[in-house]
Amino acid sequence: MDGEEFLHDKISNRAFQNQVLNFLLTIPKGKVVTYGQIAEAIGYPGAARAVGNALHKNPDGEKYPCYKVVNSKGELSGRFAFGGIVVQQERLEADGIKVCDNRVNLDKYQFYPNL
DNA sequence: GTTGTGACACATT
DNA sequence: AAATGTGCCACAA
Repeated sequence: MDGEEFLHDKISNRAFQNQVLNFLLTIPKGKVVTYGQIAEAIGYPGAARAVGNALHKNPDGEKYPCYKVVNSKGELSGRFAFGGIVVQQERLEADGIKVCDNRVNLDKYQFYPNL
């Protein structure tokens, strides 16, 4: 094996973002997660901001279910780059998540990775 | 290398 | 209840 991949990684610390994106893929259908939860789940408690940054750098709505990421209030950030909250709502409902006023019922849809 | 910002969360006022 | 301050990590200038 060669360290070529490592060489490229030194430009940016992809580890954190990779973990964030990877975590999104582990979210079961019909579930959502909060920024703080992701941060804690990947081993960076309190790094909710960094999580948001990671997602912003990877606007792959088709690849990563960033629409499943909501804040502590269960509300959508509404600043992501895919077209609009309307699309967000469609995506969530497509997963079986009901959205009301850009908000989801965390009590029903929040995903507990350690549970 | 320092400063400021950001798709946030929590505690205090 | 709402607003403000502080902490967290990573990135851009």
